[in-house]
Amino acid sequence: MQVVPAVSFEASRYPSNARAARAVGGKMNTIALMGAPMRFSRNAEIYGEDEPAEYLYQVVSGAVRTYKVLEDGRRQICAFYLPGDIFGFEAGDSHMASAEAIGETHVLVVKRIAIMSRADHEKDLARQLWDATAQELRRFQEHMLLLIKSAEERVAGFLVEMAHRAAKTVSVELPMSRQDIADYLGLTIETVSRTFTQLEHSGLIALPTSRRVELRNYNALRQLSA
Amino acid sequence: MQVVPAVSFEASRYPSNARAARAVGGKMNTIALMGAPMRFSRNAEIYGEDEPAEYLYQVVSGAVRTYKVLEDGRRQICAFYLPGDIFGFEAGDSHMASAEAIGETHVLVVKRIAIMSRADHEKDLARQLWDATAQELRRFQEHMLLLIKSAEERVAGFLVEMAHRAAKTVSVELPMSRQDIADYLGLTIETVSRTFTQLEHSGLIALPTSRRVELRNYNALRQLSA
DNA sequence: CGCGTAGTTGACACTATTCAATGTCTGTGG
DNA sequence: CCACAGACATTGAATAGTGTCAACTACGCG
Repeated sequence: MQVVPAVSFEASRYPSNARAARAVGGKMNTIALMGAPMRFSRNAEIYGEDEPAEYLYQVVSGAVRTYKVLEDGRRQICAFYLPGDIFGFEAGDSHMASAEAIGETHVLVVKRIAIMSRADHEKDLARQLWDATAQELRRFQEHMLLLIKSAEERVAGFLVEMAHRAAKTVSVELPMSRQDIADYLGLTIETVSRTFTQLEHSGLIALPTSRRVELRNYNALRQLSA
Repeated sequence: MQVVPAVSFEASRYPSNARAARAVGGKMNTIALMGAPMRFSRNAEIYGEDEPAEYLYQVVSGAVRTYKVLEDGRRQICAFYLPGDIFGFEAGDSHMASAEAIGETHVLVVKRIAIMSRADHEKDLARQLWDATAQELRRFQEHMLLLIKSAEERVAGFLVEMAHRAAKTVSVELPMSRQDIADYLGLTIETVSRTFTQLEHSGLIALPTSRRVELRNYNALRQLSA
């Protein structure tokens, strides 16, 4: 990311940011309140791997993917971030992965150093940062568990995860492409596609469009993802 | 873990612990200095998944595995911890995985709550905890990248990782069984075994015993793990 | 010496990948 | 409104890589 937002973390005083914070899944939290709004268009890079982690982000709308590219060109998507999620917050001081907006995406941005120094004397904030890190670790671990399963289990697990995070159990709108899903699950795009249709034929899901998934049997999906 | 060590974190005053800390790879660090020594025998449980994370551990000698068991019985090893490594330090307040001693293992134990509260006013210590967490996140991410590769790449990557962590480039003594390696890499024991002999036949490694691996061509191994 | 555990090897089955073709959606310009 | 291009997604057939099951070997320990 090259452009630095003009609004500093003191922007918490402005009502516009408070509104934006409240817009994020209805959850109020300190990090959001301090953020400056920023916009990224489809496939725009938010930050690159190994860049110093200057900012911390919270998704307001849209979606973000973080990824690593291996020497042979394969891409592994490390995580998807949906509205309300905080990302770019590394325990170290440089980014472990690159981040891109999946579609048109609005985020709140805040200087990491400001948060960190404030956390030194604000116990709540420090707690929030640890929670975010714990969440990140749990997700990584869940993701690791996904990668050792069969294609069907991975896709089912992915759908359950997405439904859970969107707090839905009937239908989900996937913001990401099949290629993104494939790179997240460590499968090929063909296998992902085949597995979707397989799940559809067995009546567990319906696919009105390729991005919209109706969960016809949430419990069976959960069980399938083992 | 059922048994609580008699020695509390104030044990830092006792020279015996300071000696133990220094014994850990020659590195001095605050966490180690505060630890009470404790011993676990082969396959002994150190803590279980979802147990409250009361203690924090540092390996002095031996090795530890953390793992999760899926409903169908498959076991995924999340991490191996070698002498000097800190484990059991969860960002949340319960353990994300179970931990077992792989062989006869000596650790230093300290109450997590003591460390955490001390970290509130000791900046160095807080920094150390963040560093440990960052390390953990990096390892998880590396592990994730391993899991999307071919069997040969995974095993090569595993050997390079072990060599690196033991600070060796010629030969490594693996403390864990083939089954442990298989569960770490998301492969079967047979595939791991076959891959070892394959690497031996292609001259990249030698296997004087099944646990001792001589790296005959470290750079080729690195390259192979892509 | 014999037993049990850990590790290796072989034959075969099965799952996911590869390569190629076809189908679908969306936005643009006629 | 329709036709078209380009990106995205689905489907099929052949292949490669792991898993599975079973037999066999090597090692450590009573």
